[in-house]
Formats: sequence, structure tokens, C-alpha cells
Amino acid sequence: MKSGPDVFSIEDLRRENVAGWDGVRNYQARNFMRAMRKGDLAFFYHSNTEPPAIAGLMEIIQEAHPDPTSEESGWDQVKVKFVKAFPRPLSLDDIKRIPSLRTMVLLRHSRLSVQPITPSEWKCLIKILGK
DNA sequence: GCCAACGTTGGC
DNA sequence: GCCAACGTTGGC
Repeated sequence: MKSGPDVFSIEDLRRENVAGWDGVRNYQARNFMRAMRKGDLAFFYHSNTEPPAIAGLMEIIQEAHPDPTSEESGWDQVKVKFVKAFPRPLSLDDIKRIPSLRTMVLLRHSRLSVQPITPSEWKCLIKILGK
């Protein structure tokens, strides 16, 4: 799940502990949020920053429900809880260099703000980042 | 700040 | 239903 750190960062989430992942206004991204289940883990990716990187880990604590910041209906948010901030974030540049991560949606559809990760990608990322 | 990629809108 | 125009995202 991506967010520009000037808008909302992993440190903001650490401070708030729990937050609604609001503002998603893209159907594909929304549908991926709807597929999330309570207890799922998600990476927090810092976009629009230097360097863009996977910065933290969070847990889905409430499944998709209407986004209170949306004036039209049909847009959802999930609630996320801080799990950890990685002491050494994994930059986009690093990700591009790791052969088993070449399949990541991140590299193919760079604009999609909520995206799925395959089990093997997940294992690889956790191994590098530490859990 | 630029621009490629890509989603959305609206005229036809 | 097509497609041009336009807006947004996000890497660089």
C-alpha cells in the first residue's frame, strides 16, 4: 500500500497506531482493498520521495467499509495498525535488482496504489527486510 | 520540474 | 462504443 510520506508516512502511523487508509479513488486499488481480510499484513511503501521504498509493515484490523472522506458513495477504506518500521527500508532501486522480485506489480503498474503480492514475493521481501 | 503511463471524461 | 482531451501519479 503506497503513500507519499509528506501526506502520510510510516512514522505518522507509528504515532497514531491505527489509521483509516482513506483517499483511494481508483477502482482497481479499491478492489484489492476489498479483498483484504482482517489479520492480513501489508507493506507500507513510501512513494513520491527519494528514495521510494518499502518502509514498514502494518496489519489490516478492519475490512473494507465506506471511506468517510469520500463525498460520493462506492469508495472504501480499510483500517490498518502499525506493526513496524524497517530500520533499513528496501528501495525501489534495490527491488529492481532482485531477480525474484521482477514480477512484482510495483514494477509493472507503478501507479497502482494498492496492489497484491504473491506468496513467494512476500517471503523474499520478509527475508530481506526482517520481520 | 518534466514527462511517461495510464485512468477518466465527454463529445460524437 | 470510440477516441481525443485532460488530469493524476510517481519515478527520475
